[in-house]
Amino acid sequence: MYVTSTEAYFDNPQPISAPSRTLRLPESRVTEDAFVFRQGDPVRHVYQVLSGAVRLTRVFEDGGQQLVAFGFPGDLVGFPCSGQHHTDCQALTATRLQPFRVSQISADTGDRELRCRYLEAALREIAAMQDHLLLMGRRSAVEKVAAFLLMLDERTGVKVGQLSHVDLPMSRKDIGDYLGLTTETVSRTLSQLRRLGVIALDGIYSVIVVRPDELRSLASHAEE
Amino acid sequence: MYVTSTEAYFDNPQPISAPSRTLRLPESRVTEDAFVFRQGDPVRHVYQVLSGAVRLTRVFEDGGQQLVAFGFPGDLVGFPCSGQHHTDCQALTATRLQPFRVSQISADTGDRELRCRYLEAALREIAAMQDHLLLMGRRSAVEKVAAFLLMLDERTGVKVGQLSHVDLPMSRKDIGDYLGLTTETVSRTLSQLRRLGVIALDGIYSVIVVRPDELRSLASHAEE
DNA sequence: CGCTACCTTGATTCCTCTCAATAAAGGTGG
DNA sequence: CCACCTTTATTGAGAGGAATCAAGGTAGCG
Repeated sequence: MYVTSTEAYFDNPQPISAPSRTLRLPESRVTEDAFVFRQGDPVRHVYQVLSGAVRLTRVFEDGGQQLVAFGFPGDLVGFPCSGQHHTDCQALTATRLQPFRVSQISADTGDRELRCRYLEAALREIAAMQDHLLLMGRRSAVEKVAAFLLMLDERTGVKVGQLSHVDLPMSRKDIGDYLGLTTETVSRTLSQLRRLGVIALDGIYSVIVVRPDELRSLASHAEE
Repeated sequence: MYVTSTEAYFDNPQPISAPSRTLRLPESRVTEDAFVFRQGDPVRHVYQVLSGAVRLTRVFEDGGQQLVAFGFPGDLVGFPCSGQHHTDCQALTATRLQPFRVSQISADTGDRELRCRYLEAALREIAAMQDHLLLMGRRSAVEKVAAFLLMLDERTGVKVGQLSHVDLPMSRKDIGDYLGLTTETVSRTLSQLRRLGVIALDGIYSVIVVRPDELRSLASHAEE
């Protein structure tokens, strides 16, 4: 089952125009925990996430890792630098990806519109990483987790009646690595938010946002 | 006095080829503390830093700010997203900048080579921001500051005999905002490194790296 | 020369990490 | 389908590190 071309044309934020004459590669399907690419691999393709989710991590010598970004449907992942991938990309769940050849994008012979969208996607990525930096700056655990939940809600939240359901396809450790916190602190903070009645947990991997305004104010670093 | 074309053609990391037929805009000169652009401004130009240094900050409601990046000679700053600047850009010292019209870069009619270099610069920026994220992740103040000094040394350090001199064109607060620390902690950490004999301070705004290996090991989050 | 802005240093508090134990979830094989 | 095992999440107690609050010190500037 293939996706429509609109879906697979990386600029998820705004609605986009018709597809082009570009040769479409067959979509990739990866299972949970499978690597899409590894840090240091030569970049042959970039991928647009069609469904599922991936995590992009930078690993360093001492065994630690920084989770640089999550890739959700619509996101383009695998931006090259000097021809190499500089992160690992691992599937959080079963994930479908639309590959694009970088040779086709970069080359002047390539599709002009594709190239343009690629640039826009890269610029969006820069802005997104700046947002991520804001999260990591001098902010408390509550602010970080609250802001993280809000981001997830915006990206993948599903309204059920008044309430918004947010799926957490990643582990507590992943969340911690993304926010610069430990697993324990993430867990504690979620419990705290639950006790405050701001969210409810429906199983381990599903959050219900009970009071979005409250959550927003907790994320905002200002008052309480 | 105009710079050579090699200097003004944003890809500072690797040596680059000949200039193109692109119309060169006159360079901009800004004085200390002057804004090059502000968050929310429509993007007409991107700028390559020729000399001096700038700071890119994202400000938020509550008055706080996150220093997203520093711009040193060779760096391209002002990447647009949805046609807007999403940071402030302020000169740390008197700074010269080479402006490029985005209309000329983005448009298909624009210079092909320029467009290509622009994309590469954006991809490098993504990688650089990932490095910045690593700094902000769960690391101690010493690790952050040591890594910061090493980065500055690589970018702008000047060898004087065996030793490397590093200029700090920014305030302690700027360093703190960049690393997710307070001014006090930055100051204390620099003093600590000085006491350890790893660095020496030559005035407030100049650091001498006395033991680079030691500094590297302090930055590395691993042993001792 | 005094003012202002910035940096340094000190004392204390608070938050997050660390270490450790328990609990829940997921997976496997009988 | 259940018992067992492994992995992951939660919760607690305690220690450590950075933030905060507060006071001097230094440098630059009018």
